[in-house]
Amino acid sequence: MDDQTNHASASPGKRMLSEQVYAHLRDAIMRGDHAPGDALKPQDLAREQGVSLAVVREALVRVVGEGLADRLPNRGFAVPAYSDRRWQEIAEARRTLEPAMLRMSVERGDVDWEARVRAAHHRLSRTPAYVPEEGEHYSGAWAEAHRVFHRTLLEGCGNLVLLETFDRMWTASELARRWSAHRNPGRDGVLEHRRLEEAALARDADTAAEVLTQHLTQTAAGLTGDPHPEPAAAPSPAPAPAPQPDSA
Amino acid sequence: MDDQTNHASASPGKRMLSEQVYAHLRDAIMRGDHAPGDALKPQDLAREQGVSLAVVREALVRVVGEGLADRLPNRGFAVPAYSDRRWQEIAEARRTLEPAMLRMSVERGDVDWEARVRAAHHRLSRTPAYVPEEGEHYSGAWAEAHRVFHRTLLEGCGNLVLLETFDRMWTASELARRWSAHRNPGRDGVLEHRRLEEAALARDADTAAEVLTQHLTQTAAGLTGDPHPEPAAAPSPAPAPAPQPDSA
DNA sequence: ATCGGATGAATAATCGATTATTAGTGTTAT
DNA sequence: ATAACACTAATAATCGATTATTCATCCGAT
Repeated sequence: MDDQTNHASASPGKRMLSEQVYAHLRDAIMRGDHAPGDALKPQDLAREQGVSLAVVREALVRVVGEGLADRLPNRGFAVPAYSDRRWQEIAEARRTLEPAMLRMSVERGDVDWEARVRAAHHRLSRTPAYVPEEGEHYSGAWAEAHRVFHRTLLEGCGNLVLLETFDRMWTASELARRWSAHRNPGRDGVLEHRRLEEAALARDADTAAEVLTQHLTQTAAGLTGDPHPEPAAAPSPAPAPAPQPDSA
Repeated sequence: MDDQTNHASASPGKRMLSEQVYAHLRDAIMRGDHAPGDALKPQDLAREQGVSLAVVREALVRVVGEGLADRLPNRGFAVPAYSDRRWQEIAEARRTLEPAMLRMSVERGDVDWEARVRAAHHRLSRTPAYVPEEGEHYSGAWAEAHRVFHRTLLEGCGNLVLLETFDRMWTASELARRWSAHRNPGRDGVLEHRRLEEAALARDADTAAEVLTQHLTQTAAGLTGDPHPEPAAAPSPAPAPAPQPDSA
C-alpha cells in the first residue's frame, strides 16, 4: 500500500505534498477504508496527515474528477454510494470497449507486447489471490497483477486515449467490486486468464474478443445483487472457504 | 460564454466561486484564448477574475483532470501542446466507441429519444455554422448544437458511463480541432448529419453505425496535418471562402 | 403536541501571506 | 571563451486564519 517510501528517482510525480496526499486518499478509498456514503472531511484528513486544508482539497478535487468521490456543493465530499445501476453500466461499457481494444492489440501487438503479456500472465498465475492477513478480500498484490495482466493485453493497441479510458473504467470496476457482495463461488478465473493469454498470443482476435466478453459478462453477473451491509473495514472471519475472486 | 445567467434552479453547480472560475477557464481554453504550450499562471488568472489563488488552483486541477491542461510539477500549468499523434488516437477512440454506442441507441431508444433526435437535428440544421464576428471558426452556437445532436443520437443507449466517456472524447476532439489546420473544403456535413438522423430514426443500426464511422473517418482525415502556426486569438482574414466545418 | 423560526456549533469555501523551487543573470576561475 | 557557481527575481506550493453556509437544536406561538 505505501509504495512511496523508496523511489530513488522514478516517477515524475516527485515531492509534491498534494501528490502524496492524493495517492494516499485514492488508495484508502480503493482499499475500502471509507465506506460508501461516508463523508470525506477535509479537516480530519488534513489533521491525520499533518498537512494544510489546501492540499487535501486539491487531492479531493482530483479524486472527484476520477469518479472516486462525489462532491455536494457546500456540503463537502463523500465516497459515492454503491449503485447497482452504475455498476452494471460500467460493466456494459467495458464489454463495449475492451473486446474491441483486444482485437486491435492482437492485430497490432509486436514481439515486445507478446513478451509482456507472457510476463504479466506468469506473474498473475503465481500471485496468491488471498492471503490470511487481508481478510475476505483478494490481496493487494493479486489485484495489481490482475490489473497489469488485463492492461498489458490491451496495450498492444497502442492507443493512449483508449488505454486511459480503460484505466478509468478499471478503477471504477474495482471500487464497485470492493463494495459488492461477490458471489461467484464456482468461477474459474485462472482458466479464463490462461485462455485469454493463449488466444492473444495465437493472434486469434475472434476467440480472444469472445473470451474477454464472456469474462466480463460473468463478472457482471457475479456482482449483480445487493449492496452488502458490511460496516466498514471490519475483517469478519471468512464465512465460506475463499473461492477464486470474480476476476475481471 | 456566460451561460450561468438565468438558470432558475437548474444545475447543481450553484454559486461556488471555483465553479464559475472553472467554467470560465474551460471555455477560455476551448475557445482558443490560450495557445497550446502557453503557461496558465495562477496569479494572472486570479488577478483577472478577482479571486484568490486557491480557487484558480482548484479550477486548474479540475481542468488538468479533463485533459485540457498539463501540469508540470513545480513548473505550473500549461495548455497542452498540439499533438497530431494524440489527435489521431482520439479519432480512433471515437471510431471505436461511438458506432457501438449508436447501435445500442438505435436498438433501445424510446419515443422520447426519437423526438429529441429530431429536435436536435432541426436545431443544428437551422443554426448558421459561421457568423461574421467570430472569425474563421464556426460559431459557438453551432458548435453547441453540433455537440448536442451527436450526443442526443447516442443518449438512447442509456448508459451514463459511456456517455461520460463520449463527453470527454468530444471535448478533446473540439480542442484538437480548434488548433488544427482544418482542411476539408468539399465536405458536406449537412448531408452527413441528415443521413445519420434518418438511419437512426429508421432503426437501421447497421447503416447508422456505418454512416457515423464514415463521418468520423472523414473528420480525422480532414484534420491530419500540421499544427498550424496561428499565434493566438489572432482573427486573420479568412483566406478561403468558409466551407462547412469538418463536422464530427 | 406540533410547526416555524431563531440560535449556535460544525465545517465548507475562500482569502492573504509565507515558504520553497525554478529559471534567469551575472560573475569568476580556468 | 567557456563552464561552473552564486545571486536574484518570479512564481509554484503550502499554510494559517477568515468568512459563509449548512445542520441541528431550542424556543415560542398556534
